[in-house]
Amino acid sequence: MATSRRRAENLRTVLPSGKQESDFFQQVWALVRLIPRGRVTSYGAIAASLGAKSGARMVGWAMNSSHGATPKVPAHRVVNRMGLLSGKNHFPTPTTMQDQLEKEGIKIKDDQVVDFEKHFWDPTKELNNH
DNA sequence: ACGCTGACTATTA
DNA sequence: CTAATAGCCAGCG
Repeated sequence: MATSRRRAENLRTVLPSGKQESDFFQQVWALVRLIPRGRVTSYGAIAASLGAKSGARMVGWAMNSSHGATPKVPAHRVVNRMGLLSGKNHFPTPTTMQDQLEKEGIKIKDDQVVDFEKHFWDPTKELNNH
């Protein structure tokens, strides 16, 4: 399809050389799965780690596609840059995301991650210096 | 084929 | 300080 090919072309451009995986989503999923339990990250951080500094929105779209992905993607550990559970509305129930995070030891206050910076997991940093 | 929307972020007023 | 706007890419009507 033209749309699929177009997507692949664009993604190939933003992706680092050597790895022209057209599956931007798959990369996002892989990174999200690397998020340790009790940690959270932001869309921008993931996008930046993949080389797409402006692909924050695409990361969100990837999460949308992560539904049914194998293995399961802990999308509940992905929040916006302010630690706000912007994607809670897209879960089976608006409380699923919060419940999952609280279950991992993360406190949620007013749909916001308490001590977000403290629980923040930087993919680039972890993957670059781990 | 064109335009709008969206799980974002950064900048400017 | 807070509020609004622009930039970004892909999916859908």
